[in-house]
Amino acid sequence: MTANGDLRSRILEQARVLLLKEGYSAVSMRKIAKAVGCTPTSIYIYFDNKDALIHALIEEGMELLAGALATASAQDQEPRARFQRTCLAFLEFGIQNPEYYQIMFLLHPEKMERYPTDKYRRARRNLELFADILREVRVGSSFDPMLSATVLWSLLHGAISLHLAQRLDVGMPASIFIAQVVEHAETMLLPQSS
Amino acid sequence: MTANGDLRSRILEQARVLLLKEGYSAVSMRKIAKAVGCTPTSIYIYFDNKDALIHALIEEGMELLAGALATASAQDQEPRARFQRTCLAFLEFGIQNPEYYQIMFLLHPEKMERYPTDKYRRARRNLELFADILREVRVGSSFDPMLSATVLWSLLHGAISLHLAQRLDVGMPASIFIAQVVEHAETMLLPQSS
DNA sequence: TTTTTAGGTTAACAACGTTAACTTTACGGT
DNA sequence: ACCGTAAAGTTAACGTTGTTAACCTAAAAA
Repeated sequence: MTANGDLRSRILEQARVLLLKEGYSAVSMRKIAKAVGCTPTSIYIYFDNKDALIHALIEEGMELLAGALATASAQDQEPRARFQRTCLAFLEFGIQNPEYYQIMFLLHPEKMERYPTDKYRRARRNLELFADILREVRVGSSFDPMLSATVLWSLLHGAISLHLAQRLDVGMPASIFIAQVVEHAETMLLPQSS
Repeated sequence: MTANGDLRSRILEQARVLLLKEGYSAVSMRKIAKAVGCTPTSIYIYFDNKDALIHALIEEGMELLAGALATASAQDQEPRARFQRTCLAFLEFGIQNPEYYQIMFLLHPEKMERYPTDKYRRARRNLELFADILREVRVGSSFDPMLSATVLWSLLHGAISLHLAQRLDVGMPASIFIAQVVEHAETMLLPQSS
């Protein structure tokens, strides 16, 4: 009855609020419905099931990440600095948006319906951004940029995962760790200099 | 009534069977009880809760992983070959034991009670193994072996995660990918040569 | 004015982790 | 031999969860 926007967007909004305030495990159809002021059944008018709703939130997160990476990679002209900044942007996105990162990359296909192929393209574009940056830095080299970008993605994703799962040594400050990750990424993928 | 072993070990056994045959989401107290032939309540005689039961399975997995890493790192005397083989062993453990890997490293502390500190030591010992291998290879270098080992762990863990979550390009064969991961790990951490 | 349809609700189903209360079995002390 | 106690297991229930069938209601179309 609260005519504030159509129900669909209000559902999405409260789902996001719930996710960010109380974490993914608190995002239940019933809690969303209660927050919105409708019944759980109503949600199924606008979303096929819970996975479809989460996929909508994942898209929000992908948008956020794409924005962060775009501004980071546009800031510098110098390729090496651009590489560093873009890696850092990815790491910081994960660390500062743990709930988004969780549903985007940490939820398993066993529990989660496969991310739809058409939306999969956006995730792939982030990978291509990294590949482009690598191409700039290693002109003329005979190497597979997409393959190297995937390895880089593995490193960044692994670092974020371990940090978010609190599996890292408690004695190791996060700032030092992520700095070290970027440094190793450089020696792994960039031509040696100075 | 089936006097085959005490109930506790039979519970653990069926939990493992269920995990490996149908995946983590199929591991429920009720299904375990049905497979064992007792009531769900009986499980609580031997395990505080579901998390405690899963932690027992995690220990099994840690044992398996430690064994795989130990035999891999013992096989070669040449440091560089040892490094390669140990990295590969970790990657292959994750790929060939996805269910164990999931409960060991992919389950989140939000849903999962924190892995007890005393058992945490075993996980740390694996990290120390990698640190030792790095020390052998970079004698005299002034670098932090544990920090570098953690970065290496991030790379390997990220690669396994993305593979298990089926987030990698379908056109990229797993064997090529993991070979590339090991190669990048080398250039990242080992002194340059031939 | 009647009929269709979109939007929403009520009530229920099956599955989940967990707990209180009860029973049954076996053993130790007197 | 008897009593008491404690261990091992069960029955029944509570409060969750995602999801669905059946119903209602109001507005638009015929």
